[in-house]
Amino acid sequence: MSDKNIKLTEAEWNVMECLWEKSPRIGREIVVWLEERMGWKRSTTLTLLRRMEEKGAVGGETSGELKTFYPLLTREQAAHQETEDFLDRVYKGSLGMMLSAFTKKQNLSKNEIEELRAILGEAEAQETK
Amino acid sequence: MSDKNIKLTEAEWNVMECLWEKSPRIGREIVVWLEERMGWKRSTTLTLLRRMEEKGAVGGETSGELKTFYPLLTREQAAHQETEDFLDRVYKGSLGMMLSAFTKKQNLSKNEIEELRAILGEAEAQETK
DNA sequence: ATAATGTGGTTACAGATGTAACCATGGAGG
DNA sequence: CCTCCATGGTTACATCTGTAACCACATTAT
Repeated sequence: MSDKNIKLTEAEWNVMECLWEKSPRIGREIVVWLEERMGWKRSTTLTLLRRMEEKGAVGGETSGELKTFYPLLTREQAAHQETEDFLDRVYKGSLGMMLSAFTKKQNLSKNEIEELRAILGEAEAQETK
Repeated sequence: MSDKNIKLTEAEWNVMECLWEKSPRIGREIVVWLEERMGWKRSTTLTLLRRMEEKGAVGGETSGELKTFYPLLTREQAAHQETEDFLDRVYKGSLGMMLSAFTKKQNLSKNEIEELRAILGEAEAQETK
């Protein structure tokens, strides 16, 4: 509910990714999921889950035998937090500086540029002020 | 010269920031600089410098008495690396997704949007293909 | 000559992170 | 009943990070 400044580590992002894809999920499901794409051992995943539960990033519900886990922050919340930190650290908080640097490195295709324009258009439409 | 995947930590970014602002710089200068804005103790800075030298992020030149330090990567290189990691982790590598999410959270001012448009314009002009 | 300084280096240590082995418990099969 | 397996939990440990005390050496002021 509240988006406390929960900071996810690299590894934790993967766990969240799994839970965002679908949740709640039972432990085993998560273990398998992460074993397949990350090659993690069972206990690795379980440990991560525990830590994240402590952190308040995921919640756990033990109904009967099994335990299900679910995310306590949305992808949007996590991304938002991460984006702020990133922009501050690398581009002094400036989105423009970021975009500028980015386009200078990888030149975007015409389509990509159009896509970005479209997004800006929407943003403009939604202007509050 | 080469942009090996050198990953800077939060703290290290500050050291680089100092060296990017001006370099080469003698140890003391860096110490003072970081003491002022970060409140770091002398040894903290010196340790960071040593680690970064090992990492290959900064170089050191001992001419006579004093030793000067200078960055071995440009701000652009570092930012580029960081940006890639960030986009991959948080937005599956999609700049569009990033921009979209961003604008949905903080609505940009008209000026900011214009600025971004301008940047896109430049990018377009510079199209290679 | 000797103590105080300034300069850079080395060691230390707590907390975070990635990764995993090992532990405990309740059922499923024999 | 007794063993084995699935399920989740706990402990462990090497690295990495942030932060700093402490060390050694040359130069300067007394």
